[in-house]
Amino acid sequence: MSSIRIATWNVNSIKVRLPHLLQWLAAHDSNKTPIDAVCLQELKLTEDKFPFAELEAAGYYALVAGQKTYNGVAIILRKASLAAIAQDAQTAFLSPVKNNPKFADEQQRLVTATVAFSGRAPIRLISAYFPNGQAPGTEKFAYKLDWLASLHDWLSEEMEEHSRIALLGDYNIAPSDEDVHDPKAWVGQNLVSPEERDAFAGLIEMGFYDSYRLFEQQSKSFSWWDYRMMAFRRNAGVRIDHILLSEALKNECTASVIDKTPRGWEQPSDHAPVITTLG
DNA sequence: ATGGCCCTCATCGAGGGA
Repeated sequence: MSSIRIATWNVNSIKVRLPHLLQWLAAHDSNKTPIDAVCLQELKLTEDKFPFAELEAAGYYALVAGQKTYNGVAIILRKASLAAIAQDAQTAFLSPVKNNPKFADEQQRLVTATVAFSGRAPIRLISAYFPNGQAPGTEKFAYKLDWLASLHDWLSEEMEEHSRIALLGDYNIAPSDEDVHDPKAWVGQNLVSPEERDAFAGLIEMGFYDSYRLFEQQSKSFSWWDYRMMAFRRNAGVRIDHILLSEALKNECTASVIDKTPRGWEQPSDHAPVITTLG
């Protein structure tokens, strides 16, 4: 059984970043480290404007929950990695779900499907764009906490149905101080507040594992850097993009890395992709 | 130094991001 790589990347506009996505996928392909699935966030367009044709031509299927201007998420699958039963864009994405059925929401922040990769038991993949929250005490922060609580409820049902489940996305939560470049300056702020970290801990308590922390990692490892203040050059970032795995998938996990390469390209997303390997 | 940058739009200033 060959290994597979599942990834998450907040592209900050798929329209602007499609060339980077294609370049990144092609680079991993030619490096013999193909990306078998990548969950995207912040598409910033409706489904009818999504570049399905360009991705299909490059060898990938897409499942999209789109929205104008804001949010929008997708799951991208490498056709060559799929089992024989997954012959087309329909059968590639089994039991698809858009958004959280338990949370009425205009904002498109979740898309889910079960995927049959070649020679491997099916995997339930969730692409998630957690609310930013703006700042503790604001209405948007209250929405974030409500959204998180409902996600927890829905996920506990999903976990009862699916033992092989992965939650990939931009969580907008830095789970601990080692995920923040300057923890003292960030105390109590958005992304690191106790309420947000409690919600993240709630996901861990329900049986998810932070795949990145299953392995020895360099200190000061981040996935987002502000466009301003030369933050990337100074490595003044935070780790807010995560791939959480259920126990069954954790037991297959052999690596997890943050790929900083595309963050250094011309006109980059402010997020770097995270890649987790299942052996 | 509480700003800076980037993306979007019944755009050219404002909201949102984190």
